[in-house]
Amino acid sequence: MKKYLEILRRCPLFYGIDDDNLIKMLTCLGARITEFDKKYTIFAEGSPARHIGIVLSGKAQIVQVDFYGNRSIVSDVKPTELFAEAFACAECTSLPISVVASEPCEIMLIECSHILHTCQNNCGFHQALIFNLMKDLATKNLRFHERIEITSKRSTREKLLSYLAIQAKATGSDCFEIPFDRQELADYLEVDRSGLSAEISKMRKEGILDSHKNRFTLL
Amino acid sequence: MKKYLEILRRCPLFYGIDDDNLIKMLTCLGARITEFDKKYTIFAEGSPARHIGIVLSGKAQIVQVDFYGNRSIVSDVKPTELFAEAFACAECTSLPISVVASEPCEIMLIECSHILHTCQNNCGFHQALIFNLMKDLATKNLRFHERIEITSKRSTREKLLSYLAIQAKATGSDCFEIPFDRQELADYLEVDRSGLSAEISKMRKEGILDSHKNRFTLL
DNA sequence: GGATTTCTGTTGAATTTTCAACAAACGGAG
DNA sequence: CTCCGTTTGTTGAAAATTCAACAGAAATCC
Repeated sequence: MKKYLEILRRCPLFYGIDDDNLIKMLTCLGARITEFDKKYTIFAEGSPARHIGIVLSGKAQIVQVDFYGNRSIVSDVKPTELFAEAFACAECTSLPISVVASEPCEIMLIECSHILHTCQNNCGFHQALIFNLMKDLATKNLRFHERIEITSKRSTREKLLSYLAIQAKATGSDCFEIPFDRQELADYLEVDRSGLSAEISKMRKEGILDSHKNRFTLL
Repeated sequence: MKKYLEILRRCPLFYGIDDDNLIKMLTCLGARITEFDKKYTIFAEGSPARHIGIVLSGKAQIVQVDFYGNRSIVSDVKPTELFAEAFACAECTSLPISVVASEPCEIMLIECSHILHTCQNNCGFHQALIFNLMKDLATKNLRFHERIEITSKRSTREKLLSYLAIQAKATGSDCFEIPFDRQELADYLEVDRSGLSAEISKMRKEGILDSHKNRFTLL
């Protein structure tokens, strides 16, 4: 576990907890670590929602696939970040989404009931963890509002501009990389990929932005 | 306050708290009640996000209005339900949404810091409230996933059908009322109102559904 | 290094949505 | 009951998105 301390320290679930306690706690919680290759499914839609995931390395995506096979990407998850915590905390019977490794990654899994319900050891960490979970869930709600702001736009161009503006603001620079390739960006913005490509070209010609691969510059 | 006990008991923030403690707690938290006429703004976008709201009677809507004045309805809030809790808990500096009374309503406002930070009286309720807030935020996250499932659909018809299917499931019946008029439903589904009306007529003719005003029946 | 697979950009046709304008239906106020 | 403002349904034209198909670029795998 020590190998991952650097990451876990920055995980929102463990804010304010010092290293010694963190290690003890992980044992008490029965945390375990699993590796996944690129494109592998970490959690499948419909499976039970008992575990909270933490990305230790690599990247993952929260994905919804509808009846006809249309994919929509709900969010991407980076190291230190949690996933599936909302479903576990709300005691969902089954997951309405899938979690997929978009890069090879190492994932820590913790059974949520171990966090929410005090253990026999009567260790005092649960209150802190619940507070941290609450903060994390509140922050995730903000992300959803951002996404709604983006996807509520009616045109491909407006969606893209909203998304890029938010990325620029988050980065603190007009030049930044996005965590999606073209198809993924289209599935996040809920638009057609070829239409998105066309729109990007058009905007480049109009001098609104520049892009090479995943790197965008707002002009 | 006693007048509202019936409602407050069923408020997710106060689950598991008995009436006597609830009354004491409300005083300690400095809860206050305000009335709003239909169409009045309860919280304005950009204003500080210090308070959690609870609907005691009437109805409210969470609304985003973009630069061009296009409205999008994020959710509706009914009696016993909370609003703006995510922004307050995440300690947002300013609200990215507005909350508007869609009917005349009575609203209880609680300063969130009073919940999150233990008071001088050292009353033991904060842990319970934080746990309840955590549950509530997790449940709200589920709602967002539902909304994404709806709005990620590309056509008006599919969006409407997804929405109606979810309502039918929630009601437990194929005949139910929705909390929106046509314009509001369009602003929730992120589609054009006239196109939505046309689609509903078409689906009625095709025998897929029936509708009078806000009451829909799936066939 | 070469072959193969994946990703990206381009295009035109088909489909849908949006927009604007109007008329009918509805509901509330006086 | 009538008037008036609001909501809903209808329509056709304009605009945008989606879809399918393809070619070039880039990345991956032996």
